[in-house]
Amino acid sequence: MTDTAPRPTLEAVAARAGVSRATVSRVVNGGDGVREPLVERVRRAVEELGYVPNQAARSLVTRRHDAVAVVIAEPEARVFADPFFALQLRGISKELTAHDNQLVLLLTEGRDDHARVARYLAGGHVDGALVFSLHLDDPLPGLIQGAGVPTVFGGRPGWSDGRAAATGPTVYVDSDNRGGARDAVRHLASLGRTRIAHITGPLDQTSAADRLDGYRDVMGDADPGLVAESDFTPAGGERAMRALLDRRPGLDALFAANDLTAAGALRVLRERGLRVPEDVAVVGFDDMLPVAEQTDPPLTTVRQDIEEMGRLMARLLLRRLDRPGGGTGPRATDEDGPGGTPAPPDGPDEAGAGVVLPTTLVRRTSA
Amino acid sequence: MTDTAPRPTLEAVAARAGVSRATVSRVVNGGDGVREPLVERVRRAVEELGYVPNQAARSLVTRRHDAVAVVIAEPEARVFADPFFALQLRGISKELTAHDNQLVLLLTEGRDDHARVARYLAGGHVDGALVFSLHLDDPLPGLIQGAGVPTVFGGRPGWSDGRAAATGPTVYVDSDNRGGARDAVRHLASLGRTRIAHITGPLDQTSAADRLDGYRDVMGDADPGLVAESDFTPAGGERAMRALLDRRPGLDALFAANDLTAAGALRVLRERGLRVPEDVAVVGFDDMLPVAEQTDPPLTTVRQDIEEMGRLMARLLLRRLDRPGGGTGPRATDEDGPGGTPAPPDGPDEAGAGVVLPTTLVRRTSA
DNA sequence: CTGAAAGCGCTAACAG
DNA sequence: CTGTTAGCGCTTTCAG
Repeated sequence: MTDTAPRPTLEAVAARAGVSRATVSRVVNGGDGVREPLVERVRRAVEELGYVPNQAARSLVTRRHDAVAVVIAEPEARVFADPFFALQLRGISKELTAHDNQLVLLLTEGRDDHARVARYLAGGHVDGALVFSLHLDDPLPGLIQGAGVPTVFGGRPGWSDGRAAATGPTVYVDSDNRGGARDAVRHLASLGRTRIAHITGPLDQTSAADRLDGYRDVMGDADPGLVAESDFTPAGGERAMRALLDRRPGLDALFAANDLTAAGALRVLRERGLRVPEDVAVVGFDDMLPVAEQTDPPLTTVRQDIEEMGRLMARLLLRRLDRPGGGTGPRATDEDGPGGTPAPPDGPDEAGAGVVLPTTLVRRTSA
Repeated sequence: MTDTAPRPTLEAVAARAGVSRATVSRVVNGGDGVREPLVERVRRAVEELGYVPNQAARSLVTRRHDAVAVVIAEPEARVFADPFFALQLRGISKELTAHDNQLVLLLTEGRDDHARVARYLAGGHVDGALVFSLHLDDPLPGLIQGAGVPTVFGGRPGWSDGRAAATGPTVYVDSDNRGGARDAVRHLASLGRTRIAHITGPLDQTSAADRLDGYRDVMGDADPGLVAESDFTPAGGERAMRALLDRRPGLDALFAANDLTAAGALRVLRERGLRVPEDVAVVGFDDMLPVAEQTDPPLTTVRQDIEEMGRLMARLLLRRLDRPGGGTGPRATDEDGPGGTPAPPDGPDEAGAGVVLPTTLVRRTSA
């Protein structure tokens, strides 16, 4: 039961190699400007002693942590119903790993956690943050933005960029939800469908709102009765589909805000004896493989590369961290209330530095 | 664009409160043994300055990090096809948060990453690790066990406990896969079914192997033709179901190793014109809501409380960290090869300190 | 009960 | 190119 394995220090390595601590430090950090023979000696000593640098000591002086926080704020359990975040995380993790950065995961449950997260971020434990801001009314993004930590958002945040002047531009990565939705609806139209319905996601999320906008871009002011609001879940999809069918029995196509919703809708369609795609053509959004490929019939859908979004978020953040002055400025000088006008998103404003990834329509058999 | 927000230090707080750094430190760390008036003064100073302790400096001296790593090793993308890890993570996160610990997520892709993870863990960046060891032949758990970091495994690791003497007992948390499988099969039998088939998961995972064992516990040496190996995916479930049906057209029940597999099997059953549960009764495993509730018909299945498993893992680890000597001992003195005999699981051996959570049968309409 | 002093292990000027 | 010298911000004996 021997305990306290005393890890070797720089000092020990220096002694063993017969050089100074500074030299060892240089070698350990890339070895620039150290003559070859010495580098070799030090390397060997490091090897023999099994030396591993103490990150805490290093951070104390460099003020870098080589770690970034990933904040996922989702009160409902919905997050876990689809692999969305998992894929995103995977992309983030890959990119971070490639740059020797660590991923600190902050999951929040409701408001109580907000203060905790804000404190953590403000505490300078990490060099930056990647945050998923799902809801329009979520105060968390604001808090974070005020914490003075370089941040990249996942998904277009739902606020206007009024505070940009104070905290720097809001940078985010998003899919082209609006464009993808347009493609989906146009595809349906190209099939000769005219009474194209839409089941939305929760409209307090920009992704859902943007998809609805895309639908409208193509449909103009078609019958509003063809639109039903829902919540991205299969059960919600069923409900909405039923409502739609009761209201507009003659509809001949459906654009569902995501694949899960489409799956629910498909069940209702079958249950009502409607054939897909003959009677009603259906297209989804996401191309979540386990869902889209397994529905009956397989789903035509708009694919977004979720993993790539994650990777890109990380890349953007890392780039910012490398550049000096990449911070979001100093902490708020004072407690300034929510002064900015949280205007609704009305059009593609490029105020913040947003990167929008393209989507592609994947044709299967449902449309 | 002012940068470098100079965060206040202990020193600053001390000055402001008119006390010494030591006193401030005491207050910040609980305030024991400091007289009330002083505590109050210090608290106020902390508040006014917005002081947040520098974790790096603290770790440097305490050698604690209040952070634990969660290692998820899954080469395939399968991990992300179901919400399993997400739920587990959620449970872990909750428990960790409740004890002011941070969660560092380490995702690995293939062997190349193993060294990186081992190095990270050995580097003393975290106080402990929670690792998910899915495959029998995965070398990672061994590496980790050798890194000298207190560890708790998720799922029963697939090795015998030969190395226990050197590194301490292997502690893990698992569901009662075997018992749950027994319940499932017994339920089917109680329905009067006699030709009960089983579609397994990948048998190099202990969870799948244990479920098969449970099936056998009840079925004795029934017709081996009633067992088909698969891989936990819907597509695999379809394939296996077809094979089973071709081989044993008379089967009247199915126990699928997980819900996803059951969903695939259900589709094949319908496609062959077999009614569920009239012709073939089906029970799954997991009770993954988005799956089990959405199948047609809704799935009778064995529920395991995944989130609770995560919470428990974290709790176990934290408890171990609190006790002195809770480590796994010093790093391996030398490179000792994989000497232990990785014996197959043949019975509930309590060699390692394993905690096995109960499962419950959830009746819906498929059986 | 409180303050003074001594580092924790490392990097970053600055000399040589 | 290499070594010396100062700390980074905090906790922790040890006196008082």
